[in-house]
Amino acid sequence: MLITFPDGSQREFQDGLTGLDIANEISPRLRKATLSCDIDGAHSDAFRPISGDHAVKFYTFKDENGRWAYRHTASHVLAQAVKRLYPDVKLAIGPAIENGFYYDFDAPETFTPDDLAKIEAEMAKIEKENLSIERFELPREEAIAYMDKLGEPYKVELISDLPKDAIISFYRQGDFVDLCAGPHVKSTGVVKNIKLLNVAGAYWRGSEKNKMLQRIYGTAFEKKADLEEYITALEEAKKRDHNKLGRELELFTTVDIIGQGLPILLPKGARVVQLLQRFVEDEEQRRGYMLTKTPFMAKRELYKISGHWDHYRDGMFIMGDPETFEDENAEIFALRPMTCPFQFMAYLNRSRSYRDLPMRYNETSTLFRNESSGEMHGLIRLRQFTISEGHLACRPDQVEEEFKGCLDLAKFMIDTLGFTEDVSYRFSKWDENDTEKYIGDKEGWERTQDMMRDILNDLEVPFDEVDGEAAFYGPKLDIQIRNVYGKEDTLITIQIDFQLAERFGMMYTDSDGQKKYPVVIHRTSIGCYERTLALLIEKYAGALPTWIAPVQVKVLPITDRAADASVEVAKSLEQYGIRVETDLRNEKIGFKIREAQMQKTPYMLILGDKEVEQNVVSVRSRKDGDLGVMSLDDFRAKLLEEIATRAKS
RNA sequence: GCUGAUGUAGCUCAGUCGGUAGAGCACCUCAUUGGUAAUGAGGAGGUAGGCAGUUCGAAUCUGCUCAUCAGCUCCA
Repeated sequence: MLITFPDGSQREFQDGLTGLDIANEISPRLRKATLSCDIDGAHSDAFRPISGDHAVKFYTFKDENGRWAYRHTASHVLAQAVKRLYPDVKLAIGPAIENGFYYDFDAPETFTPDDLAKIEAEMAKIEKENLSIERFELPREEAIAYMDKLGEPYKVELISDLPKDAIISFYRQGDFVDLCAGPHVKSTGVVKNIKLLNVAGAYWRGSEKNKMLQRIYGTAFEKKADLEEYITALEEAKKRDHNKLGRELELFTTVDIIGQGLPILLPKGARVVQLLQRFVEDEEQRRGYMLTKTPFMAKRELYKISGHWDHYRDGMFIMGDPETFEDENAEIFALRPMTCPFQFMAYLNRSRSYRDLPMRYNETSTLFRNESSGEMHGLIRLRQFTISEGHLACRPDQVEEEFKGCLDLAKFMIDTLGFTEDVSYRFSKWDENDTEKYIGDKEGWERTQDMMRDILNDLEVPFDEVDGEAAFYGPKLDIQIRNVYGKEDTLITIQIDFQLAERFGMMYTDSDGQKKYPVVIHRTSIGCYERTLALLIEKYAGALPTWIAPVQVKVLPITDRAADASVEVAKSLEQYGIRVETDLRNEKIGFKIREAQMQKTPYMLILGDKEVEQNVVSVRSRKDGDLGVMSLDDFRAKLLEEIATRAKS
């Protein structure tokens, strides 16, 4: 058979050799490293015989596919160990995921950390047994009967739901067989350095209507050092966790009696948010936005027009007696979950001409959303939060240009905050199989989604398309950001809305004298301030860039003799808008430096007799330590330069 | 909302078998006026998240509830 390799080279091999055999003929080292392979572009087992001419590509642990096969096999080893120790447990699914794998089990008892240790020990045994992994296929009916005999109802359900012509494959390793599409590595001995991490609940097939199963998460690496490095990195991430650091640095706190998802921004945290808001509002003003201040609540009737009453009611805080919510005559108020309908009222203030468009409204807008109790998290998911909201009304011919402007603003913010490396773009579409969740018809949705896709392609945005993530009124471009744990959240969103203008009767008179509905773009520029603060804390491990640091300079006199001079230095810097604190306490200089350092204060000015006499300041940076003495003017110039350029460290 | 874990001083955490609460840091007082990450001594501080229950007796056992964390579901 003729095998073609990725570099285009071709070589003749004896028919029936496995991928591993071929790798071996190239080099024994390649065979050793090979975990799986591609055959004509399909990810496959490297241990299966090949016949006929094919294009083959080998995957090692360096490749995503190789890691996937390795960790997927680890998940089978996990399932095998669990079945050996707890035969009554039913198996659900167990894929590889980014950085690891999991397996879902329906177990009568909950797994404890002790159980995890036992399971890990059993997995180590299975690894030592080095069981060969074999693949086999069964026709549908036999496959169902087989899994039924093994007492695996979840597997039976999975097979039953497969398309009629699907190939139903199984993988066997010793006494264990699992329904699985593969691919896997050749034997259980290949998979080393496995660590089980935690156990959590997960719904069968991801639906809250189904039974909750127990999911065991784990990870596995080819090299022990890499596993250790990964675990160390997890521990390091914990130290940067905004929920811990943000509290330690007194940026925010929470109080039981106020409630979930309602943090207190302490003076330092509030200062950072204030700085961000000023920065955003100024930048938006520069870009032609008009600031509004609209109410935090409105009558039910407003939300009926917008569709929130019908499509978002569970997410709203509605005031008064729920018994009266359907009473037409009752006056019902609800806190706003979004700003759109309020800013639309600004547009409706008078009649608009095509010459007025585009109109760009922005607002630093506090929103209220009644999130389910289990959703709240630190500063990331809240019940009350403030976003850099904005709505643009534009003519159809302006949509692309305005969308581009929104994206440019978003990118400017991301770059300025230093998040450029951490973002990805998600084109969030509706779910055409679940139209109940949305307003509007299929034709309108597809037209708008096509428009948005064209714009994204035009702007060369590298996006992923995802179904079912749209807003109820239109598709979105979500700018996703990864936190220290690699978890993604939406930071910024830009949405094209082809429906709400019509619902609210927003019009403009076009050049031909016709009344027309503008296209509305909903967008944020840095999204939610609380969330942004959280991400900043994690990104910079609490050492916020000087331009947004709550305290930029701490003046530290060595003795009381330098106290007056220190106060003078602080006053002088304050006159330039620099945020300064003075530490006049009767403490040793080492102690004051330690505290300022732990507070991540960018600069410390140390004043003793020497400095006072020579009229200089001794500068210490949190990053580089002692910078020596300089004149106050020189220090100030250097600092102001750093602030003006919004330097990222 | 669901599954699981956790909740002891402002913070980080001890606390045996159910027998009546402890340390370090922080805070306050006094002494010390010092040179780039912790000066020393003393003092004060707790209705054990909250509410019930079991018990002669509950931080410890049980139930409910509130909050926090991990994950699921949902979302900015």
